Amino acid sequence: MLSDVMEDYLKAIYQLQRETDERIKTSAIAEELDVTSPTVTSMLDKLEERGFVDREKYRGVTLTDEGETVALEVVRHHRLLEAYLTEHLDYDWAEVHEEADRLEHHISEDFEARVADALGQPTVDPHGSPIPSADLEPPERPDGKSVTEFEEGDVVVVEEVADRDADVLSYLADHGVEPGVELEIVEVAPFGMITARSSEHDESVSLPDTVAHHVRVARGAEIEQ
Amino acid sequence: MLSDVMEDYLKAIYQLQRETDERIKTSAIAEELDVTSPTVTSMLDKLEERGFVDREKYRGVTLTDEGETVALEVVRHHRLLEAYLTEHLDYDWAEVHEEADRLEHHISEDFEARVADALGQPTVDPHGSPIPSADLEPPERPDGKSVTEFEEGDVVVVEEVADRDADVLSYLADHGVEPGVELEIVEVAPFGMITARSSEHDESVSLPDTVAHHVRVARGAEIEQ
DNA sequence: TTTGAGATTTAGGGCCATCTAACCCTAAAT
DNA sequence: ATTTAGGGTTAGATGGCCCTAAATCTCAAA
Repeated sequence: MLSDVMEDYLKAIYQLQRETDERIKTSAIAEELDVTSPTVTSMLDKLEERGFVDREKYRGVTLTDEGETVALEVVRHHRLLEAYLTEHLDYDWAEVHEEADRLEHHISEDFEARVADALGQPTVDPHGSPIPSADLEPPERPDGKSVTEFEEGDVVVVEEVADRDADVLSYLADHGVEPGVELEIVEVAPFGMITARSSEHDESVSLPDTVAHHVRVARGAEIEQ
Repeated sequence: MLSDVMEDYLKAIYQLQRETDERIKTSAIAEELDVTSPTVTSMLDKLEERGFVDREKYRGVTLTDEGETVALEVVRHHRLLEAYLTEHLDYDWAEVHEEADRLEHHISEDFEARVADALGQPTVDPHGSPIPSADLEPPERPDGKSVTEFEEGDVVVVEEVADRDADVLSYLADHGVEPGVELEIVEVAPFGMITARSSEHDESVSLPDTVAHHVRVARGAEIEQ
């Protein structure tokens, strides 16, 4: 009824929408999915015709409610799988993303339900990202902010580390940047790189802005303004 | 590198080859995969070109060694998944086939290995079918025979119930026809239907020949000739 | 030995998701 | 108000997998 690829586009648009508040541009989707922009344009035609996106030519798209529901379903599958793989199949935090990406389109509702049961209906995946509920109601925005919005001296608690790519996640995991960990921001370099110290590991990590952008944190307890 | 669909064709050819000893005909593959024969012909062209099948035009195909290796990999995935789903996700014997069919093409080698570990390197799936080993060496033919080759009065032990379709499997499970169960053949009707009594359930089952053909059994202990 | 029923292949077309090349629109800078 | 750089869309092609219709082959029966 709805191809894997279409699901991928809807999921990509959903995730880009979580970050910007603006209409999502063709080029952003193209980059996210690693295809060319004409390919995106023609897919947007189809998605619009099917009622999954609202479109203004030359000005990008937003998801309709139906589009968002589909995206939430895919995201739910993805995050449940990530949680299941780490909890029951001994996968490492950093490795689960690709496996989940391949499986998310191919599991039944029954499988989804059984996995959720086995995990006790979790609400957060191993990267700290919220798992959409089974009714697929749009969750509200998490109130964490990107670590890039803080300054030298701030103490923050990691809430979520977006699951983009295994190498980056491995690096972060190796240096103790995981959901729940407290970080003190040591330096913000002029070109955007952030250096932080983890309270647990007595070591500091440097995060180029592209990486830092995907680390969401809440203000920590120690330095309350 | 090799599409899901190609894998499906190789798996289908493999499974048909287990049953016949002869070259596999276009029409048999078409029926197995529910596509038309011209579709099969053109896929066979591609598979031949890629070296996965030996072909004689108008006379069917056989798998090459490489083709068989691919098929064994897919079958291994399928049967490991079936075993995992029944053991760890509470699936019923009869339900696992379709789920495994969708997932078998989308799991990594890593996933395969972890599932095999979690199950303790099983050699048989829940339907009694052998799971190809990780090295993908062709297993020898099982020596069980189809229940259709026995006669009234024979006592047999079920070894394998092919996992074709959920409804049939449910019926069999409901009537106690499962791997390991002993059956006494009560009647062989002239049109091929077999009626048997399970020692455990004190009940008899009737199996039309199309169903019976997929129940493999070994001669039982009680009436030794 | 011929023939014809039934199976197989060839021919030609469609849909999907992708690409490159060429054209067009938008918005910011002058 | 004009220009222009950059991104978006259109046009046209490709490869994968499927189809129907037509041509061709095989094999067993007459």
